[in-house]
Amino acid sequence: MENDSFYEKVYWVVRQVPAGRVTTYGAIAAFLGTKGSSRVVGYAMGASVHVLPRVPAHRVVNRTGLLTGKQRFGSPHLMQQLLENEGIVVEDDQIKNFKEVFWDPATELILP
DNA sequence: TAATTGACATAAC
DNA sequence: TGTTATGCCAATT
Repeated sequence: MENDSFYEKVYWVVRQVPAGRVTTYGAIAAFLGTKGSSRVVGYAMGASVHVLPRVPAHRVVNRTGLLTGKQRFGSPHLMQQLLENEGIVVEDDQIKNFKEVFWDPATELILP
C-alpha cells in the first residue's frame, strides 16, 4: 500500500544485506533512527511477502540469532535452507556463527 | 479516538 | 545466571 512508509526503509536495508550475512531487527531499527521500533521492523517483514521485489527476510533474525519469524515464510525449513544455502550455519533455528555472519547496516552499509 | 498487538530489546529482580 | 517486567514505534482492530 504505502510506498513511502516506514516499511520501505526497512525493505531497502534488508535488500542491501549481502548473501551469506544476516542482520537483526534492532540493527535495522537503530539504523533507521528509531531504535525502539525493532518490533515494527519484524512487522514490516511480515508484510514483505506482499512486496516486490521479494525481500530476503530470511537474513533478518532477532538479536539472539534465532529464526523467530521462520513461520512467516510459509515453510519453516525453507528459511533455514536458504540461510544454509548461503553458507550460514544454522542449527535448530539458531545461527551458530551468528557473530561471524552478522551484518550491521550502520557499519558495513554505505549510503549512496 | 483509544486501546491492543507484535518475526524485539533492554533493564531489573 | 535465568526469568520476569517494562519500553519502544508503528500498525491493526
